[in-house]
Order: sequence, then structure tokens, then C-alpha cells
Amino acid sequence: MPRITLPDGSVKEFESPVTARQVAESIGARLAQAAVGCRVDGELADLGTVLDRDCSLAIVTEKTRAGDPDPDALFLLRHSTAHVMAEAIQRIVPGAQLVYGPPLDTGFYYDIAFPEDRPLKEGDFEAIEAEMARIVKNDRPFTRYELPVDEGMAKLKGEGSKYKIDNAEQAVKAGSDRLSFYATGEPGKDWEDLCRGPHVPGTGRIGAFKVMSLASSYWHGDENSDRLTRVYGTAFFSKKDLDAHMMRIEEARKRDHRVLGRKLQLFHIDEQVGQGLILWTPRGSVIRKELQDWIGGELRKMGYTDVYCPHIGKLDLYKTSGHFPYYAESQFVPVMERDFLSKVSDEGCSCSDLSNMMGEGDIEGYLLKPMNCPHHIKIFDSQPRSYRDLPIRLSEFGTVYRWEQSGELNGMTRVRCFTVDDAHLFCREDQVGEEVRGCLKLVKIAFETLGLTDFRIRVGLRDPDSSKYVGDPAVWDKAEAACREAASELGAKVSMEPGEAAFYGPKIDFVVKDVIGREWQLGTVQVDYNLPQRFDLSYVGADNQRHRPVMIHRAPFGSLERFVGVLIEHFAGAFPLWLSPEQVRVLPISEKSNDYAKEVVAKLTEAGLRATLDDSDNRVQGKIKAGSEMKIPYLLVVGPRDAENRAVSVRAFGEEKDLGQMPLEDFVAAAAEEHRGKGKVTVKDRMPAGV
RNA sequence: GCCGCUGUAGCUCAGUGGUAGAGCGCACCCUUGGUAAGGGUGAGGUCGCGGGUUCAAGUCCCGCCAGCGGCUCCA
Repeated sequence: MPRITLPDGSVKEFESPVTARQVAESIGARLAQAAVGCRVDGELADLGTVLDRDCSLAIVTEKTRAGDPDPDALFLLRHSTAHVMAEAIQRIVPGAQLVYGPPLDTGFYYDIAFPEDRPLKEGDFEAIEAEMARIVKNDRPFTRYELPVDEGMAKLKGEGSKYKIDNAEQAVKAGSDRLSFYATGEPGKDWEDLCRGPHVPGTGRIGAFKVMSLASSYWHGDENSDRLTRVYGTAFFSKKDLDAHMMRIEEARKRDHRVLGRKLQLFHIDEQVGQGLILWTPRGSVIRKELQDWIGGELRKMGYTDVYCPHIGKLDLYKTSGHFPYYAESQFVPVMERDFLSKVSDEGCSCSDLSNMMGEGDIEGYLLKPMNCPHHIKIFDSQPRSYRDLPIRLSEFGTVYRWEQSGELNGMTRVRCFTVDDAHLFCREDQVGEEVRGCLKLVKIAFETLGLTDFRIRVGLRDPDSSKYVGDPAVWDKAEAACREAASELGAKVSMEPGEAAFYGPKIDFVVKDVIGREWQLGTVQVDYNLPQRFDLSYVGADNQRHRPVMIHRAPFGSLERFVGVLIEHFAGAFPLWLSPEQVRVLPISEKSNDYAKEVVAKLTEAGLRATLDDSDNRVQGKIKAGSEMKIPYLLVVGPRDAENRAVSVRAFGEEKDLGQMPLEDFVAAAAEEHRGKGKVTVKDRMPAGV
């Protein structure tokens, strides 16, 4: 006698076990028609699930009752489409062995092992999609059946699929006492797959799908294991939704900082200079310099002092800090002294000997610095320190070098040389809380000024069961409490993540969501008990005893390269006035107005604005098009009508129409104010009424 | 680093065994104009690099370099 509670709280009682589909039918034919699955006690399940005891049931349809697309419905759809794609691929490439095919937020993939002599190519997509379309058109039902473990294993062994056997073994290990299979159609007759489900009722529900791309993966993510081909696809209930998805991808591509970086001439990567090495062009450098000057000003207010350090240091320094040879693989190969090289070569040292010595850290030379902290520590340690001197806050836009794997490099966001807006704070234990709070405040100001208001905070705490952490547990407790408290004071989403601390101390990471919803880890604040110990740092306390200072590493932007890369995408290249490489471009209507236009440019430049003149022989329309494509905040059209009134006709980026005429002096004042105030008040706010 | 794809003019791309192309950009000329491209002419390429096959290679094969999509990694 199952009693079934529906989402509205009503209860339906049945004489005997029923399927979710039957319940849906009892509610209404249209609901049953629209149903793609259900949630039984909150758990996503097939529509054909038999309900034989009391439970809560929600019927899943394409859209939630509020009218939004239901993520569960898409999950079912994509999981099902993965089966259809796998069937199509196996038909086209006999011998292809299926591994694992889960749904994703934006689609799904299927990892497949292809025969060596028949890899999958992008050219196969058309045939796969055609085959998929056929399967969808047949509207075959997804039919679940279960077997006891031994029978199911016997079946899989008979089919000889080592990957599916492995999946089944994992399921058993996780506690399953039965194995479930899904036939796309009739079991024993149609294509089927070991799968825990659930699925939509039939292939006919798949409204629109697309095979997207190929990638490679490893079995179990292990690079020493089998190499698999990952086939990505996506599916939606309607063609319209798929089209919208493709549009979004296209939009994201237009925002891509690598595409915009070229188009807007912000940075350049040159083959001959090297992979992952960013050349900041004049335009990009404006953005970087504005950011540096601004954050530098904030730091001065907060009691930081600037330091400058070389880009290299002796290997011994990094042996003390622990970076070498432990992280040797992610560093550039050390720079060796001539004398050292000739000495070891005289001793008969071979290349492989040298390589081994390097692995052991047993060589002499210099390292391109992978981090700034050791240099800053040496500055701290260059003179005796009293407790009265603390905290000492040393800041530097410090350039570091890391040997990222070539496949990891990506535009400005993953590079081999980058500049950290770094600082190291040396303080007493009792000052940690306040210093951390100060760092967080700075990060918050930075993000909010740039409109990166959607961010969350991850507080990495130590794993209480692990012994890998340095320092006194009681001190850790205090530092963790300080981080936790400071983070929660910020009023953003905070998550505590035990086990995510660095081995040397707890850390706070800022994860920013950009305007298209992608998350980026940018700013970070880390408490460090390790390096002060390794370098035996001390200060003299009020008790005239030596005490160990605590270090805080912090970088609100992270790296300038990554930060600017993210900003390019965040603003889609349309930077706010104060960051714009070219803030105002003056467009004379014809040559006759060139003189006045030059005067306008001069006035703007005098006011500290970055202004240029477009005196090409294009017509105004052409100049506007060109200026708009460069995403310049203000285009000033000037013709005889403006010259006569000593005025300018203002066109702001993103506005469909021009804002109208404004006296030149007023525009200069308003733009200068917008620049200084970082956009708090804009020129538009100062336009005469009626705009 | 691994797998797959790609590499042709400054940019975006067409050309798949037989004399290197287009659009945009650039230069010059005409046009002197009022809010997202007026018209014309022209310059510009060892087809990523190195080998090979062929009477003939941008095109086919091999190696390398770089970019892209992933995987793995990220102090």
C-alpha cells in the first residue's frame, strides 16, 4: 500500500506497487507526457521506477514549476544522449570499447578506447550525428534491467570489456549487490550498456544534440594507464536551446582574452621569445601600470614599504627555503657558474651525472626565482628587529619564473614568467589576526573597485588527522581562528576546507566569478610558520628574549598576467575609463575640423587623459566603426558646429546613440573626474539634462 | 609532459599533386563628409621549420617547433 507524497504536500495512496509513470498519469495526461524522470525521496530515478513503499515523489519535466530549465532533466537527457552517441560510435567503429560516459554541466562526454588502427577523427562526427539522429528518430525506450552481481559479471566477462568489468567491480566495492544495465530498446536485442542510470524514457525525447570535440584522457586519470579518447557532446530538449548554447560559446570566444588581446593590441606572445612569456605592448602596459599605481597607493596608506630584488638568487637560498630541489621540476633549470661546470667536467662528470646531481640538489649555481619570499626574508633579516618594529610589510611587484608544462600554458592565465603583486608581512603572533584582516580588506577593496563583486572565499584549514604540518598545533588553532573570523567578517560566501591548508599554514583564497560565470582563483592570503623557522628569523621581544615572527604572504591580484587576462574577459575588452589604454578619440568630421580636433586632443592630454586623434580620410561613420571596435570609452565627433561653440559631440562606448553636444571644458572636467574617481561619476552623469 | 586537431599576407580564412587567393587592415589617389565602413589603385607570402616521395609538393610521408581542445600537474 504505498503512500506517495507529492511536492505540493498532497498524498496519494495506491493498492499495489506502481511506477512513477503511473503516478504521473494519475495526476494528469499532460504531466505524464512531459515527464522525463522523477525524484524518489529526492533521488533522481527513471520514470519506470517501481514504488512499492511510502515515499515522496516529484515528477521531473523539462522545466521546473517556476518555468526554469530543470538541471535534473538536462542531466537525464545528456546521460541518455551519451548512450545514443556511444551506440552510434560503436556502430561506426567496431571494436571501440566504452569506458565511462557521464553528463556534465554543459553536456556530456564518453571515454572510449579505440582500436589502434582506427582512431576517431573529427571527420567522423557527421556520420556519428547521422547515426544518432536515426536512433533518436526510432524513439527506442531506455529499458533498465538488473542482474545479481555474479550473473552481471559473467555477462560482462563474456563481452570481454575490461573497462566495464572494472566499472562493475567499483560499483560492487561501493556496496552494490546488483548490477544494472540499460538497453536502448529491447534487452538482448538492441544495444545496451552497464549503467546505473537513470535515463529519460526514450530516445525520442532527445530534441537536439551535437558532437562537440575530441580530447584525450587516461584511464582512472593515471598517465601510466591506458590512453582513452574523450568524445564531448551536448544535448538539449529543443533546437532553440542548442542554438542558444552555441551562441553562448561563440560569445565566450569573443571574450577570450587571447582573441581580444590580439585585436586590442594588449599583449603579444612571440615564438622566438618563448612559450608562456608575455610581452606587454604599450596598450596592455597602460592597464598594468594603472593597476600597479593604484594598488601601490593603497599599500602606502596601509603602511607597506616598497622593496626591489633581483630576479635570481643562489641555489643555496632555495635549499634553505625548501624550494630546491623539491620543486625543481617546476623551475627553470638552474644557471650554473662557469667554474662549477668546468670543475665537474674535469672530474669526468657526464651529462647524466649532472642531471642526477641536479635531482639531488647537489649543484652550485643560481636559480631564476620561483617565489619572492626568500629575498624578502633576507631583507627582513638584514638587521636586528625589535617587537616594536613589527609588523614589517615589504611589498614588491616581484617577477617569478616557473617551468609550467607546455600543455598547460594558456594565454596570460598560465605562463612561465609572471609578476606577483606580492608582499610579505612579518609580525608577532598576537598580530596575525589584525594583519590577516588588513590583507582581506585590501583584496575586497580591489575586487569591488573593479566590479568583481561575485566572489567566494575558501579558507584552507589543516587536516586534523595529518602530521604533515609544521608548527605548534596551539598556534595553528589561533591562526585558523583568526582566518576564519576575518573571512566571515567580509560578508561574502565563505567555505571552510579542512585539509586544504598549505603545509606551512592556513590560507584564504579568493575565487572570483566573472560575468559569464567562470570561476578564477586570484587573490590569496597565507599564514606561514615554516619559512621563519627555516631561515631562523627572530625579533627581540619586550622580555628581551628572541622570538620567532610569523609571516603572511598575500597577493590581492595573484599575478598581474592572470589578473589582466581575467579582467579582459570580465570587461570583454571594454575597460572602464581609468584602465582604458585609449580613453578618448577625437574624430574630426573632415579635414576642415582637424585644427580644432587637435586642440581638443591637446586639452584632454593636458588634463592627464589618454587622447588620440583620428585624422584618417575616413568619413565619420568609418571612424566611429573603427573606434567602437577598439572599445574606446569616448569618441568625440567634432565638426564646424562644435568648433563654433567650443563644444564636442560625445559618443560613449556601449551607447547606441550619441549623448549629444557638451562644452569642451565641461567634457574635459567630467572625463578627468571619471578617471580619478575610477568611474564613480561618469561623463554621462554630467551631461546636460535630457540625455 | 601525454593524446587529438591546427599552422597559407599584419588579422580572419579559402585553396588537397600542375603558374599562390579573398575580405579586413596598410600605402597612395579621388571624395570634404554629422554618428557602426563612400570609391579607386597598389604594396605585401621561402605556404611554421627541416628532411623525404614525385617529372612536379602549400597539397602526400617522416621529424621538429608553435597554437588550440582536453588529460595530468599547479608551492
